[in-house]
Amino acid sequence: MIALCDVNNFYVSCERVFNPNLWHRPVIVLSNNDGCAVARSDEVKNMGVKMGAPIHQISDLVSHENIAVLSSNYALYGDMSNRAVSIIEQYSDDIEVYSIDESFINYKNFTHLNLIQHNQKLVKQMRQWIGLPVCVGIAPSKTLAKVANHFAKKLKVAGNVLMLNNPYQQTEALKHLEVKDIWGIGRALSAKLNAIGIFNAQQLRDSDIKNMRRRFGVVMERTITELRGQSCLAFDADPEKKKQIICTRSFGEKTQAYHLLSEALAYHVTRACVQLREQTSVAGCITVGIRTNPFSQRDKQYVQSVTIKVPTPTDDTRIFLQASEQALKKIFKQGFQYKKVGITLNDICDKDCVQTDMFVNEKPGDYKLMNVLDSINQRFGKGVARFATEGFDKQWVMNSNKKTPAYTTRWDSVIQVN
DNA sequence: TCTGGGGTCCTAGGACCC
DNA sequence: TCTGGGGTCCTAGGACCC
Repeated sequence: MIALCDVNNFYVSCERVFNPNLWHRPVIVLSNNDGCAVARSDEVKNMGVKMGAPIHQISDLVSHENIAVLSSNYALYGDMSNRAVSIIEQYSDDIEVYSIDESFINYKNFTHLNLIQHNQKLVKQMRQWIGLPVCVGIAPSKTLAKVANHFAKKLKVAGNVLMLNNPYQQTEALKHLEVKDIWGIGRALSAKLNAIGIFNAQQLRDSDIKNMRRRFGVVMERTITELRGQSCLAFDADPEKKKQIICTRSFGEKTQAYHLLSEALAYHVTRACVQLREQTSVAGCITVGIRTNPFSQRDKQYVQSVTIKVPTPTDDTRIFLQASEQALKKIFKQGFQYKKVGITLNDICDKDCVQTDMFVNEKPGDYKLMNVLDSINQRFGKGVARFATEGFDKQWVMNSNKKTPAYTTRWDSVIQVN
């Protein structure tokens, strides 16, 4: 059996741990730049606020219902996530951390255990130790575990644990699950499925699998197989290194100034290269993209990106800074109100299997210097030693006006009890 | 006025090889 | 009239996830 352990309304729940005033109040956590609602408490969901709703479109509701609105605080969520994982690890040594708030737990050889009780204990411990409410769904495949988790939450089952281990229960659950709520079936596919008369998960499970594969491809075939209780998605306890690294941010305010784009760009390149070195990889090319605000009716629109290959794959920030500056010069045009700049590192491979250039006698980068830079910043704090091209006043920085303190990761933000 | 930021996988089609 | 059969690699775009 496979379990899926998922924190309810994760960002909101993290905020509630540290602020009892939010316990009985509807809460929204915003996306970066304070734009959209990306986490909602149950109360807010019940008011009909959709995932990703632009906050300015619901400002009346916010004040009328006294909804608490917070900026996202990733330092806090990341740390709480690590704590949650370390608790889950006590319950099986085979877990796959699937996202910031979800982990799959492999109970392959746990036949001697009562899995429901085992996971109820997990739920309790999670609440007691770190204050997070979680639900667990258990089933023979990942996709069914997702279904079980869905109903554990929706039906508010006792102990927050639901197991779907016999065909009758599975059929009952699938019958009541819309096709769009199946893991792996998004907007486009559910529209197509509806068009051919498939509306719920039971209908999908019982459809002609060969025919479905022909029409929709192998992903659909796998989903159906999983719905039938045959596990065919790999359990990945040790995730691969990233194949691309993306760093992008919207600006707090739009700008026409080249030097602000350039500074923000340098900042993103620096962050990406740190990530690259953390996983001991090198990258072969960088894509730089800029854009105006696509939602603006009045501004002239401009979107452009360009990719630059470096001579030899590297993890040296300086090489990518040069390349990105070169790229920005190519695509920058005067007279537009820019809203966003970002980069992607691609052609990533392991550092010790770099294919060097036969004709360019050039070292792929000064690893020592970068290592020193990283260790200084690790010891004394992010950005203590940095490239001057990042600028000094960060005028482009995103809005984050309602952020709570980093309660668990900064000494001066630890809550005091007087 | 105000609308996020990451990621992965699959497929079709083009270009090429023998 | 009639023009093979087998491959690989790459890329862009689409679909999905959180």
